[in-house]
Amino acid sequence: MALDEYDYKILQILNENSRLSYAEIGRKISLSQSATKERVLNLVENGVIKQFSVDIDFTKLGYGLKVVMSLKFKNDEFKTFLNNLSRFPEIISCKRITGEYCLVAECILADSSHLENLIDRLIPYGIPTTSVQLSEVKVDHFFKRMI
Amino acid sequence: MALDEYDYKILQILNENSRLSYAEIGRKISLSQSATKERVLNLVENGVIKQFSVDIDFTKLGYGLKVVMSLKFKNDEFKTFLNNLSRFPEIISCKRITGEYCLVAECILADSSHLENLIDRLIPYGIPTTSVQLSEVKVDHFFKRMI
DNA sequence: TGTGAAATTTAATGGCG
DNA sequence: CGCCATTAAATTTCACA
Repeated sequence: MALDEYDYKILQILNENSRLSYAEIGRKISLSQSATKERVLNLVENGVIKQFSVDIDFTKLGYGLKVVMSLKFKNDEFKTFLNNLSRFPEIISCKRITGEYCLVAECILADSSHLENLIDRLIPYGIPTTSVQLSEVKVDHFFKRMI
Repeated sequence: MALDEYDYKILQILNENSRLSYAEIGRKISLSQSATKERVLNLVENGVIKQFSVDIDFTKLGYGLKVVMSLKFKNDEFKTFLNNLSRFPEIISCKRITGEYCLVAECILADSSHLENLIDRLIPYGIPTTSVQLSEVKVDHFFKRMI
C-alpha cells in the first residue's frame, strides 16, 4: 500500500485522538467525510492501523508501580512462558529481543508486595531482572517528521 | 475517583476498539447512550483515560526495524537528552528506570544503516545498548482480571 | 446517576465527475 | 479517488425521576 500525505496526516490525527469523527478529520485535512472514511478504512484493511486503542493511567486504578522486567530463560522455557502468559495479568506487553535478555515485559503492579508475588511466579520460568519505571515520555513527533 | 464495574467494562471495551460509539458501548454493558457517554467523559476528565490512540504497524510504513535501546548517561547528560528528544523522531517512547541503565527507548527504524545513524547521534549524550525487537505480544487480559 | 425524547450532527450508501 | 446527496444512526442537550 502506497501512502500519501493525506494518509500520514490521518495517522497523525488519529494518533492524537482516535475518537474523532470522519467529518472532523476531514475538516482538518480538507477532505470530504466519505473520502476520509474510505482512507481510514483502507488503512485498517491493509493493516497499517492495527487497533484503535486507549492510553490508561494505571495509577488512577490503584496500580502505582510500573516495572520493566527483563527475563532470561533456560533452554526453550520461554515458549512455555509465552503459552502461560494468561497467568500473568500484570504483564501488558511482552517483547522478544536480541541480546543478553530474551524478553522484556511491561508490568502493572499495585505495590512492592505485588511485585514480590509476581517475581515468585516468574522464577520457575527464568531469571527476572526488575527495573522500576520512574517516568515515561510518549513522543508523537514521529509522524510530523515522516511527512 | 471510585470506579465501578461499568467503568472497568468501558475501559476494556475502549481498549479493544476506542472508536466504538457510545450507543454501541452502551449496548454491550446494558446502559443508555447518555449514561455511557457521561461515564467515558468522566474517565477522561479524571485522567484515567489519558488518550484515545491508535496502534500502527510501522513495518507497513517502511520501517522494518524496531529496537529497544538502553541508555547510560554521564552526569546529568540525560536531562539534556530529554530536552533534545525532538531531534530523535525515531524514538516513540522513552522510559526512565532504575537499575543499570537510566533510560529505555523504543525506536522505529527503516534499516540497519538508519540504526547506525541513530547510534551516532546518541553517542554524544551517552552509551546506547541496542536490542533488536523480534516480536511483540500485546496482552489485553489486564482488565478482564481486574474486574 | 440514570432514562427518554427532540434537535443537530455523523455515518453509510450510491451515483457521478 | 473524490464529491455530493440521501437515508439511517448516533450525538447532544435537556427535562425529569
